[in-house]
Amino acid sequence: MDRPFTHIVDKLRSVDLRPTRQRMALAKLLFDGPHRHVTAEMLHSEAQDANVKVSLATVYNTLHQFTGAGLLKEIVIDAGRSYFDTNIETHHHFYNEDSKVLSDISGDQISFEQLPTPPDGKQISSVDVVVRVRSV
Amino acid sequence: MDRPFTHIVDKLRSVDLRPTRQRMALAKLLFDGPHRHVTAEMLHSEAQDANVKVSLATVYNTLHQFTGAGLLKEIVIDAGRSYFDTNIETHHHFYNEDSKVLSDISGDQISFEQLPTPPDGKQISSVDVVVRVRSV
DNA sequence: GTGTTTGCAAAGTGTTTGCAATTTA
DNA sequence: TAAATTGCAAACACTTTGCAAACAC
Repeated sequence: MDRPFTHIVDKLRSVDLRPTRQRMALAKLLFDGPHRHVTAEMLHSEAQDANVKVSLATVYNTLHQFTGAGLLKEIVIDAGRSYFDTNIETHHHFYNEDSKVLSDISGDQISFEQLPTPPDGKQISSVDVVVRVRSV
Repeated sequence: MDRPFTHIVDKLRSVDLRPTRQRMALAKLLFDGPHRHVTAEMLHSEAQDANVKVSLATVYNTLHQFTGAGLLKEIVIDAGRSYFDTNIETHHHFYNEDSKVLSDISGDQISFEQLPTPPDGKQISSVDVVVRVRSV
């Protein structure tokens, strides 16, 4: 057998979150494997499927804690539903308006010829690009 | 005295919406004057202030009808709240994360050096850019 | 008159909160 | 055992819906 999930424990400790059973399980679902886009509902039902007992409220709390800690990035695509992205590198998104599926556009696939100067006393915190696509 | 609001009547008729009292009043609030960003609640309380009797449900219906007709563009900035923009030209947005205020970036202030090819069988329906800013 | 639109109130969706019980360090 | 975390259920904010009454043409 493997040792326990040392890398996940470390990840949580590095952002000062206690490695509780729930956070460990959610972190494993989120970070063990390829990057993904999840909603709270999606992650909650995945946890259920994996026989992890965790409440929806805790999933919400955890997603926000992870986001605050910089482990996730929240992306706004759809009014009325929050997505969280495990890919925190600079990148953008395709949003399929027909299927509601979100996919990544790597950061270097979009480049700006120019960007506007932010209003006085402000700095740019992020530049979010959503390319909405639909069937031809 | 002016003639009645012929231009608004025409605008509504041109998109096959009957110029009812409520739609006329909301259209006047939205389109008589500079471009603006509104939520349903904002528009509803403006209507109240202007002594226009209109229900919130009708404001929602109307905003969606106007959007469907191409008179408004819905912009997604904030999960859990829908904004509608009277400016339907290609343009982008600054979103002030501190004050929650939205402002326009004209279309030509952002240009893409390249844009990704959409997945097979798909076409780009829009490219939405949100530049989030916060105090330095 | 006939089909459209409106307003209300109720229901729906996704999210947050208060707080007692549990768990972690 | 002290502080952090969890789960539940209730509350919340925003939006949509069903349907009878009112309105536009």
